[in-house]
Amino acid sequence: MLPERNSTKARRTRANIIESALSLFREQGFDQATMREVADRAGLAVGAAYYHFRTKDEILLALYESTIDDALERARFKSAKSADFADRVKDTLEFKLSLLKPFRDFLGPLAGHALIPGSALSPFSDESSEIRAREMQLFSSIIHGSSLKVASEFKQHLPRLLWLYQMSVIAFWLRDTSTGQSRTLRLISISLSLIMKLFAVTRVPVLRQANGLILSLLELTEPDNSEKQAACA
Amino acid sequence: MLPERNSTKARRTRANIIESALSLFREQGFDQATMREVADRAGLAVGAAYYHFRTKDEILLALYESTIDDALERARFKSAKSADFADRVKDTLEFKLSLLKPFRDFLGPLAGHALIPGSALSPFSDESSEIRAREMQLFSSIIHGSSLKVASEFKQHLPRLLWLYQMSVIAFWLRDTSTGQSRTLRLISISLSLIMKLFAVTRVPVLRQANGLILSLLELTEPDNSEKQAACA
DNA sequence: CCTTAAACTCGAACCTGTTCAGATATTTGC
DNA sequence: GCAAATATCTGAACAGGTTCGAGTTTAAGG
Repeated sequence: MLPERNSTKARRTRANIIESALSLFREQGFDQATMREVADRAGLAVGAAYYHFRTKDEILLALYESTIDDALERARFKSAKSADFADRVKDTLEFKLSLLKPFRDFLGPLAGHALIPGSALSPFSDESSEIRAREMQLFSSIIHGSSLKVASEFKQHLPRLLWLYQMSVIAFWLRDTSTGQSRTLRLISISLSLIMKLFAVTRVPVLRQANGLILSLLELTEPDNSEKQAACA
Repeated sequence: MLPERNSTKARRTRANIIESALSLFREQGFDQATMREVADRAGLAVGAAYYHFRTKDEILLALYESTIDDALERARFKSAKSADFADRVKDTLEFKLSLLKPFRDFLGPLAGHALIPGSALSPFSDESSEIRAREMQLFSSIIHGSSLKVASEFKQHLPRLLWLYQMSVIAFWLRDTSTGQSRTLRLISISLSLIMKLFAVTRVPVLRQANGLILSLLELTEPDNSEKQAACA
């Protein structure tokens, strides 16, 4: 891990670099902008940038984090308007997308890391666990504040599921070339209707036989229990 | 686009490069192996390698393609053993994963391109449409040779859906750290059971009301109808 | 054969992310 | 205020993917 970097100066320099990076990324895209340019615009040498950020990607991650950070609070407020689960999720997702919109053009390269197993930038990685936890927390509050009815055994998995759903929506949105990404908005509203129907179905007695399957699928995809066997040895 | 490169010599050189790359990637991993080494081992200068392949990643793609190519035929044969749809899909997926296994460690970088919108290496891109079409064709033959019963309006979407399912399985497999990726095998069998149940449900009269939703979701995610509006103008 | 254009190959040079051995600034202990 | 310790910064050097102008080989036509 990097040293503290918590002094006022370090924080200011970091902010300075992030700001320069943001404007450059906006102007030229993530790939085109070079670290030398970022450092130049911040009035620093490359080495200084690498003193505060391990990699170029990490600057992008910090950028994302600083944007999403206060956004989470606003999203929580925004979603509280209705008690209907689907409405709340819809509001939240649309709000998040509107926040991400300015970055859409250079978020693509970042998304590429999602599937690369070792990447620190993957939303599944340890490095981004903090921000992931914060996002899931938002979904938790959305669930608990709503009037959602779903088979009780699924409750504990819902935040992660919702987060996964959000990631899929974002992945679709990044590749959505329709004007204003209107297609994504339709995707959200249709898929949410379906999800609600699915939730309803899990409570129908005749169909509950499938719940066991769903549950084992959920447990199978849980990230942290891969060492359970190792611990027994 | 690159020129023809279809002469005997070009084909031989390409094969030569691919072979060198494969052995090097196996020995050192994709990232560690340098283009200079690949070229050296093939008895060429770097420039020659770049005459035949636009990028390092493209060599990996060619590698993947040459592996998957004859595999598709064998997979078709393999899946024909049973008439049960789920069994056929399961056999095919497991067979494909067994083929990909030797590449698993260095397939990550390739997967990374999947989500990057403009990437030529994305499995969604125009450039890889040929291999995608061939894979979907396999799924078509799996469907048509089986005793699958599903609401008729979904039939036309099944190959693409199955292909998407395959991609998800592979994405999971790439990040699956359980010994022998046993977890992925369980994922396949559980998710297939669920999918079969879902198929059954689409034919239950009371629940058919959801079919319209599903159908519009399927059409929304179709890749080629993004220009329909533009064509009207 | 010889000519010539196209296909192919070469390898030095380029570009850009990253590192590192030292400056320079800032803080801390006294 | 001062010296040691620590934090911050510098810019040259490195590494590896990629480009490119200049050769060399091959194929076709005469």
